[in-house]
Amino acid sequence: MTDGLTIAEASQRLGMTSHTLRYYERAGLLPPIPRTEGGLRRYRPEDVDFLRFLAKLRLMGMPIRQVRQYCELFRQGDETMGERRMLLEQHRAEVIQQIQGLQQNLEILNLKIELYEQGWKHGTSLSNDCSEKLRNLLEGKI
Amino acid sequence: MTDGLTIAEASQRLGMTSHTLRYYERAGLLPPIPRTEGGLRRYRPEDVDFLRFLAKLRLMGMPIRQVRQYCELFRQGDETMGERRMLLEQHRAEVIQQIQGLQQNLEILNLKIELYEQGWKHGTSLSNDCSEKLRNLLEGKI
DNA sequence: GGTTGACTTAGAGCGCACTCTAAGGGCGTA
DNA sequence: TACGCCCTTAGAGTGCGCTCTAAGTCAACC
Repeated sequence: MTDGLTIAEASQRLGMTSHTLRYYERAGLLPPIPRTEGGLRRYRPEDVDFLRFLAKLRLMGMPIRQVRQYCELFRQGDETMGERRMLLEQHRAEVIQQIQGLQQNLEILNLKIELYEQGWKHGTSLSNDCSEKLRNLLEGKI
Repeated sequence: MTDGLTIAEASQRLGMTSHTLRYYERAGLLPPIPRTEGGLRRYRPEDVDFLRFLAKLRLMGMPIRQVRQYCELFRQGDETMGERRMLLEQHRAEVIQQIQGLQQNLEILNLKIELYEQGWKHGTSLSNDCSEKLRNLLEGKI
């Protein structure tokens, strides 16, 4: 049978366990995967494509329930393309925010490390340039 | 008693619940917070500073167990400054990687959204510029 | 002194995303 | 035919990081 990959082959290509592949299907994150007469899954190229994109969504922090929503829209056909686009645009905005947050906090981490490089101690050389910047950033919000 | 903030005041300033503040202390993410005679926590400015930095570490995805390790080193005094610095540098490298990963996946998301804007359907216009780029990126790794 | 409300503790519960187990089926090779 | 391996399912278990509950204490105001 050359009409698709076994679950073991697919999981290897995708870098997930077969446990996870079954879990995703059961949880509705995938369209149902076709089976052999014996009931074994056979992953077609388009299933693998879908899973590859799904994996990226997960890596970008999209929660399972939103991936499921995306999959349900996908299965409803072409009329839902606008909705799917909106869902992705919304998530894109979140990813951009996440990156910005990380970059701001990275700046704080850089300053803290610089202070450690200067052999700085809490309460010492209060008028230090770094420690003042750090204090301002930390007090900035939350 | 003006020698520190109550847990309610501290939690408000820090944007965490008092449940979380107690949990962090119990889990060893904080040096022990001084108490009144009656046993109530009073957060000093340096405790709040520590918590502010801790919050940033958490936002940067540092797991609880590493924050605990940082806190333990902090409590051991100045001889551990080198180790603390190493711990932070290690985490900085992870954050930089995380940002890079997000930026790469964001590129994929951008292409996918662009395809939706073009009213693209799976299997249509295969020689489309975007869909080819997307395919290459998705097949790139994992 | 009584009431109110915030505080204390230990420990249970929750949501997420897997991850694994148990029990059984099917198939290919010796 | 027997062995071994990969597959199937439902469902239990895990690890993380909170989040909440129960039962009781403390402090301030009326």
